[in-house]
Amino acid sequence: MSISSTTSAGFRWTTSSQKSRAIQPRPLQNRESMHDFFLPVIQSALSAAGITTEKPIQIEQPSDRKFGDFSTNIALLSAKECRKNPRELAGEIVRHLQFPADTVGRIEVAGAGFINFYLTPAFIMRFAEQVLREGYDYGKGVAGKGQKAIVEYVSANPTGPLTIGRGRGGVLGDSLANLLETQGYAVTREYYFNDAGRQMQILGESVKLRYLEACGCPVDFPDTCYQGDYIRDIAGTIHAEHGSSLMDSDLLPFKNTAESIIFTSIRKTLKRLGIEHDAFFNEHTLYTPDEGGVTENQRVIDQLRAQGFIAEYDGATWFLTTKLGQEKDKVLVKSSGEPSYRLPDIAYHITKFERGYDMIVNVFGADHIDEYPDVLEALKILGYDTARIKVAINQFVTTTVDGQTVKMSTRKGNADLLDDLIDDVGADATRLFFIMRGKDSHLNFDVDLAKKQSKENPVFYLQYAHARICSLLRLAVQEAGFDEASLPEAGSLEKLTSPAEIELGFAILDYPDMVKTSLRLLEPQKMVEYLHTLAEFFHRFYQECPILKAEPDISRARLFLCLATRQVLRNGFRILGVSAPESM
RNA sequence: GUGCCCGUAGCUCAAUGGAUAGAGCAUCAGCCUUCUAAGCUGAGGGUUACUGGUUCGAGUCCAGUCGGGCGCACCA
Repeated sequence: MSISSTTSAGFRWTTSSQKSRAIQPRPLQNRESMHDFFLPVIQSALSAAGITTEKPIQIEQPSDRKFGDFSTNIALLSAKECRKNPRELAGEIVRHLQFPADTVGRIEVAGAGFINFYLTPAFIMRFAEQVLREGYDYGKGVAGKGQKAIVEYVSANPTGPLTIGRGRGGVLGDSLANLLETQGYAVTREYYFNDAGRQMQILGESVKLRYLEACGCPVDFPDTCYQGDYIRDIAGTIHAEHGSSLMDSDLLPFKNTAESIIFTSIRKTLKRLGIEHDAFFNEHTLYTPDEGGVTENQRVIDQLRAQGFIAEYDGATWFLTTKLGQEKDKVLVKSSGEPSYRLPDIAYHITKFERGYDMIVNVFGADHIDEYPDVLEALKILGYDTARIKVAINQFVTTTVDGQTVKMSTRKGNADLLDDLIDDVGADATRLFFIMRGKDSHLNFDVDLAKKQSKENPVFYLQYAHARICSLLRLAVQEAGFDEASLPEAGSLEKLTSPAEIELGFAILDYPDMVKTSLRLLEPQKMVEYLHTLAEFFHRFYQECPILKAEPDISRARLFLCLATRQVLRNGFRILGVSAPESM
């Protein structure tokens, strides 16, 4: 369970530990989180006090630190059960609490019966030392160790360049994948697409019409076709290469060329945001018969039929969701003989199970909200453990340009392109804007605001903290011969006791729990907020405490606190996919 | 009509059922001969859309009402 002492962290830091006056490994506790630090102690206190309760022991951080660094409401929760006054009960529990030495300094009963814990400064500062030992391993956990996870995101069919709206899911998915990796999961980032459907036919048509136009033929370009300029560009490319020789060709070469060009551009755009998928799953493989001549789609039908959930009527094949309490059955195979999108979707998810994923995360937009329950129902009927599937739905993005709210449509070609946005505000601001709001909130992307390279842009606040530390350390190295790779003497950070220092130390202590919470809620946004708090405490510390100008011992300790802060910022930035500039 | 999401400060948004509802931006007042002022300190700004309910405790959970978004195809 320990992430602090004998894990891989120890190996990673062996080199620097050896050449410096290494602090002795001084594990805090074998713990996964502060919750796990408090839990056993409180449990023992309860049993020592003869209190039995069904209620869960909750460890929370009070909104105001004057109510303690951590607190528990167990006395409030269990008072009724125990038929005792909550405060009295709390007092009994407190009398039996036994924490390890020099961890919890003060315990008090407050309010209606809260038990508040105050950590000792030394305990808090030991986390900063831990950060320095562990580096990028600080905040990692083992919940996913030995497990495989797949995160499916973006999954746009190659019908056009990525729009701003698509970016939200892309960044959300990518950050979730990063979060999963911190907890030890082996993560596959997958992109699911279909280059065979109706939309792709329309794409081929659109390109061909523009091509004919380029050849000088008058064409009537219907508004069912893709209106965007990129269609003309692609047609122009084809015309430049083939002249008018394809005028009598069918749609295929147009479709194929368009697909290839568009897919390349999509991947290029994603890469600018640091998003690179490990796997591209073509839906069409589910339509391809295996050696026995059976497709994955067919297998789904057969298996659902065996369970009594398939019927044919009106010329189509139906998934009998009415048997599950829904209002209507759902078409799986159209009367044309083609599967509807639901069928391959079910088959696709079966492959995720068959490929052995323990954790399956799907990221998609609110327009798919009605689809996934059917998929889950089907999987359940077929005996798959749908608890492994986590669905992260992000609400839509509207953009505000010149104060006007714009609704976007790829078909109409009026959508703002993700590429243009990245050109304007850079990859960091783009990523941060997408995840600085909860995924359930409708995101109002104010393009004008995002374009401003000013302090209004939240990314600068975070990055500035990092750049400031780097600048400071450059000076420390140059002028005081400070060794960035060295580690502090054990306990040397305990000299730092001012409020600003303790607050900063506490924020550092909080990081591992924040990572876990963020993943549990599938909300990278929590990390943005956390990092903002961390940066805020750092800026305050920087303002109040002279670092290079303090007396040597203190100066050195503060430099290590800076180093620890920088490391935590870096770890957090890495999850969010935001860069850590050395200077600004 | 119906399913899901949302409604919190002027604006954009936070707040695992907890204690006095918080940030940023904007507004106002201070802080740079001193480690990066893209920073810090302070002030003002709220009937958490509305009405009931659940309980020690509700912005949070439940019911209803109002308002906005997205779905509700033999499109994906």
